[in-house]
Formats: sequence, C-alpha cells, structure tokens
Amino acid sequence: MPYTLKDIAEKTGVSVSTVSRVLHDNSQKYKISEDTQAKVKAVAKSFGYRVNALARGLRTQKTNEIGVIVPDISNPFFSAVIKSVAGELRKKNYNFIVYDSDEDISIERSAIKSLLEKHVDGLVIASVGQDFSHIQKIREANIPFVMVDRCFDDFDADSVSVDNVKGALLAVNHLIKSGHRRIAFIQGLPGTYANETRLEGYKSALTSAGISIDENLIVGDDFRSLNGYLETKLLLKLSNPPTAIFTAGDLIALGALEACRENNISIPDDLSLITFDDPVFTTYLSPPLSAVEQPISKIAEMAIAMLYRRMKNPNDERRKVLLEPKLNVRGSVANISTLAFIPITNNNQTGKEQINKSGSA
Amino acid sequence: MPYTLKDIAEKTGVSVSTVSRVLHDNSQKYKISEDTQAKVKAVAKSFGYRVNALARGLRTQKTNEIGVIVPDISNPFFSAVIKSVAGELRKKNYNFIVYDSDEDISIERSAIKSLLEKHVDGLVIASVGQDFSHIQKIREANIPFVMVDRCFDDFDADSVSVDNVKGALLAVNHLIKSGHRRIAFIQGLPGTYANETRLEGYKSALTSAGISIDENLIVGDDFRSLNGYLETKLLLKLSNPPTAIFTAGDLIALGALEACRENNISIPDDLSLITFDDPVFTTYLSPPLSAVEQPISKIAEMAIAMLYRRMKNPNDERRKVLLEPKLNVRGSVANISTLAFIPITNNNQTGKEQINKSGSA
DNA sequence: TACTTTACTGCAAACGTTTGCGTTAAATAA
DNA sequence: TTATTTAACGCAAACGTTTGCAGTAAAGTA
Repeated sequence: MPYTLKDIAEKTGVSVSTVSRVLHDNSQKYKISEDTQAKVKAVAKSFGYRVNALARGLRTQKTNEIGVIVPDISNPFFSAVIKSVAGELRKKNYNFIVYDSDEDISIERSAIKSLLEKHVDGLVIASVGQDFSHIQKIREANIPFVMVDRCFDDFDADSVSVDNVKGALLAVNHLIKSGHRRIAFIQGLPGTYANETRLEGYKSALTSAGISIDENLIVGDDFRSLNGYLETKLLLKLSNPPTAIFTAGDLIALGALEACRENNISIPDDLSLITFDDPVFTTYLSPPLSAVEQPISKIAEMAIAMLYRRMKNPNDERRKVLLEPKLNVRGSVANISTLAFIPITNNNQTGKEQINKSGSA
Repeated sequence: MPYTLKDIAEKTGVSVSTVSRVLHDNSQKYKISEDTQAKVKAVAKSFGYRVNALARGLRTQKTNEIGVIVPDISNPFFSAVIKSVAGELRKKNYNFIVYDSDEDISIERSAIKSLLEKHVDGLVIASVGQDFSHIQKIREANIPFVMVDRCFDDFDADSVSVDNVKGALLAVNHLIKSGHRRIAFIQGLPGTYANETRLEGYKSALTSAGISIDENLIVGDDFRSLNGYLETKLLLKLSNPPTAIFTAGDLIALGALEACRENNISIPDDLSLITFDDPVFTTYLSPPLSAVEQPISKIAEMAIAMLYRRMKNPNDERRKVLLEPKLNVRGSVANISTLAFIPITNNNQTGKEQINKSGSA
C-alpha cells in the first residue's frame, strides 16, 4: 500500500496526469504552472512517494534494466567483470540484474527466461554451454544482447572476449623458450569457447615449435579448483611426468598448487606452472604465479559499448571483438634450457621478455 | 511485441481468463476441460508465450524477487555470500537482484530506492555505513529484510553475522599465546559494525592479557588492500615496530603481504600476520595465512531462513543472530615466547590449539 | 416436474503508470 | 470585434495480467 499518483492527485486536487508530468520532469513540455508543480512536489515528498517500476515498465515497454548472466559469480574473473559492468551501467543510469548460472546450462536457460519475462532492455551473457538454442530465443524476442568471454564460433552475435588463442600462445611459448618440452594442459569445461580456443593456442604453440602433441598431457574437464587438484595429482603419477603445466583458468591453478604442496613438489624447481587469468592474488602466491592477464575492465567497457550500439541500431552488422591478452612473467616458471638446476633468483632474468601489448584488436 | 494472453485467446476462441487459468496451473480449481486445456497449451507453445512479469507483478502485488545489496561484489567474502544466497533462493523458486554499492552509502541508498520501486518481496543487505536512516525506509515500506555481516547495534532489525568479537579474540589470543605483546591492528572502515566489533575483540584480548593498548598500533581506515599496504609500510617505520599484525579483513592482509615483500620482511620470521576472513586462496599464499574463518554458507542459509520467517510473520520478534567463527592456524604466526628464532616447522605445534566450534549461537 | 448441484467459461474491474488528444480560459493578433 | 494562439490541465485508453463473481447448460435429485 505505497502511495500512488492517485493519492497525490486527490490530496492536491489535480488530475493524475498532471501529477505524473510534474513528478517525472515533463513539466515544461506540458507547461505545468509553477504553482501546481510546487504543490504536487510538496505532497509527493510528504507522502514519500516512490514510482511503481512495474506499472511504469508495463506502460512504457522499457525497464531501464540490463540483465547479466555469468557462470560463477564467485570466480574472481567474473566478479571483476560484473564490478566493471556495474560501473559502466551506473554511468548511463541503467540498473542491472545479475544471475549466477552455476556453470549449469539449465539454470542459464531459466535465467534467460526470467530476464525475458522481466522485459530487460538488454542482456550481457557469459554462456556456459556448447549449445546456443536458448540464446536464439533472446534474438527472437528482439532484445539486444552481447556475449562476453564465452561465445560461439558458429553463432553470429555481438561478442567480446580476450584473444584466447594468442593468450595461450604467449603462455606456452614462454614455457618452450624456457626449455620445456613436456607441457601439460589442464583444461576447463570442454566444448566451451574459452576452453577450445585456449586448447587451440596450446596445440598451435607446440606444433610450431616442432613438439608433438601428447594426448596424455591434455587433461581435465572443468574450471574449478578441484579439477586442477585431481589432474595435477594424476599428472605427477605419470611415468614420464611433464616439466610444466599450463592451466586454463585461475581456480584450476590454485588446485594444482594445492596438489603440489601436498606432494612436496616445489614450484618452479620441480615443476613449472603458468595459467590463464590473473586475479588480484596471484602476486601473493608462493611463488608469484606467471599468468596471462585479461583486460577485464576493457572487456566490460567494450561489452556495454556494443550493447548500446545494438540498442540504438538494432540492425547494424554484428561484430566479434577480441582484446589483447598480456603475459605477466613472475616466478613460477623455471628456465631449464641449459641446466637442470638453476637458482630461483636467476629466474628474474626472464622478466625482460615480459610482453605487454594492451589495446584492442 | 511478444505474444500475450489476448493473442492466444483470439487464436483459440476462448476468453483471456481461461487462457490465464490454463497457463498458470489453476485448471483444476476452475475446472477447465481437458479439451480447452490442450488447445490453449498447444497455441501457447507454438507462440512461444512468455508471461509478462511486470503485468503479473502489478496485478498480484508480488514479484517473487529478493533484492541483495553488498558493498563489494568482487570481495571474495561477499561473492561467496551471494553464491550461497543464490543457491538458497533457487531452492525456493525465488529470483534475486544483486546490487553492488561499491562501499558508497549514496549508491546503497539509490539501490534501496530502486529495489523498493521494483517491489521486491524481500531484501538482504550488507550495509556499508554508520547511518541507517535509509534502512528505516525499507521498514516503512513494509517489506521484509535482513541484514548480514554488517548490522547496527542501535537499530532493531533481523540480522545475522559472525561473532566478530569472539573472532578477534581468537586471533589476538593466538598471537599472545605465541609470545607477542606488540600487536598492531589494521582496521577496516571505522564506524562500521564489522570493524568496531573486531576492534573491541582486539582490545579486550589485550587488556585481559594485561597488555596496555597502544593507540599507535591501531591504524587504517578501510577494507581495501591499499589500506593494508600503506599502513604496514608505516608500521614498519615505527621506532618500536610491532612483532605481529592483525588485519580486519582479507584484502587488508593481502596489502600487508605486498608491503612486507617489498620491504624484504619475511613472514613469520620477521613479522607475524593473522587476519579476519578466510577466502579460498589463503592456503596457497606464502606462507599460508592463519585466519579467522566465517561460516559463509551458514550465514547465507540463516539469512534466507530469517527472511522467510519475516515474510510469513511480519510481526515476530526481531532477532540478531551471531554465528561462531573458527580459527585456522597455519604458518604465518611465529612462536616467539621462548626464543627469538624458532624453526618454522615448530610452529605447527600450535596446531593443536585450533578451535573449531561450528554451529549457531 | 421442479429444484439443486456441477462443470465449464466469460465479464469486467483492478493493479499504477504514461501520453495522445481534447478542452477551457486567457492572451494575442488582425 | 473576431480569429487565432498559447498556457494549463483533464479524459480516457492502454500496457498484460489475475480473479471474484456471474452465467449457462447439463446432470443429478426428489
């Protein structure tokens, strides 16, 4: 039973329309007198009037809300994306609604359903799956959307992500230059865009270096830390174990670290480790983790910018944008090219090959 | 221009009411014949009908949505809380809308305004501020809410948080037992519930141990990592620096670690460190960080449970619930009680004093 | 036969806005 | 004076639902 325009109208003796116009900045367009404006505003204030967004949305067919769906809100990468998106949207006076699909496509499906029912004005999606039939529905519903981080090669949609292939190339090439030849890759969820592209970069780096691909060194099946933990344990059991591991995501790397710690494997002395993603705490790890950094705030800004264009011009050509990754060389990769044992401190010499190309492609 | 009940009604030749009843499980109550049911459902499916949540909410005065407001979505603690809350709500078929107030009370204020305008059915708030006038408005609007993590002593509201005083006591007592007497406290945002209660625990631990409180050792002013970094640098400059630091939150601890690394201060040999909060990566830090863990999923479950009770019984007595913290002793605190230098491995002896009382109070 | 129940469906109001159009009275123009 | 503009506001429809209340025809009961 909040106060409504009608209540204010009755109290002030003007019509509902007039109250509406006063309260929502159409006073000059409809030339409402200063007198009534003051009267209406006073009553509205004393009533603590708040517009009913449902009624307004119903009438105007516009909600001023953007829906955001991510696979895992507790993943530092996605929470950083959300944070940036939130900032961008706030600037433009949009609200947003976040859904966590929990890496589950059926939850993602129902999240999309909910958001469409709510009639959001736009959608930002980091999709979990290999299947995009539910994404199609968004297009059919005629609501603008943009995909981030995870997109589909064979689905024509606005999307923005880091250049995963290049990122993986940077990481694996760094390992190769440091003398590694047996390099394992712990995957994320197979079939997802992020995973397949990173895998592609991994393979491509190896083959260009003339290293044959050993399928036994490509393991794992999701982006969580437990996956990294288990697969690392298994890799260490191999008769001919890898000298380096490249993990597809930060949580996987954490799991790998845990496994190493438990097995008394010292990084980088016994095993080198490098990972995709570069959350805030990598530098505090022991040792600081070498990692491929994604330009998170650029991704968010670009996503919102593209969403805006799409909202303005629904029929523009659709674009897939790739942003440049950056390799941060720290202390978790040993140079084994010349000697078996090299003091850790020497490692910093490789710091000079740090690559820093930021900017968009 | 999505399809509406009216479209379906026209296509099938029945009334809008009938369509509504068929499509939303009131068929048996209104005894709709199997025939019409089938007909309506078929057409609805072929149209890809989706209910308009705005219209429904307007009509029923119920949105099935819960609003959630946190100060910083990228803080691992809060993203974990959100994740748990999301799971709980999903079980009960509620949707939820997250807002990030960015530790800014004016954003928090406008978030509350938005959520009230949207007519959410309930609210979960981790408030940033010292002021609760805007929270009062939620009560005036008569919508159920519960405060988590950060609540107000002098504001009677449902709330659930960890027992901060006890948590701080656990941490500081552990330091004291390890022989420390000069113990610094790097605060979070002064005036907030979390900070003041942790400060209280800190002081209380010192005084019970007969250690006088040195105001020079109580520093800092927010929960971010930069704060920890700066204050640690300053503490190290003191003519009589502390032997141990207790930080009010995980990000502060990260900042402290960074400062120590830069100054070549070895933890725990040169300085002991212990912190409130225990995010997933503490165990991978160098050294693994001793920390006070909050029962995050219990907090979330309890919050939602309380919210439910409040929604059922709006006039129940209000409760403030405190959950038990847990001290996780790891490797970042040195025992200096007997000797100046003790091998790190000895430290694990203190492991037996690990306290693990879970459950609610 | 007459009356009551039952199965099934429709009418229409209501939720709180926004907005095109119309209306009135005063001001201005011719 | 009359015609036209302008300032200020109200009417009423529309957005898409839900739901209490009627209403009708058939079936059951006495």
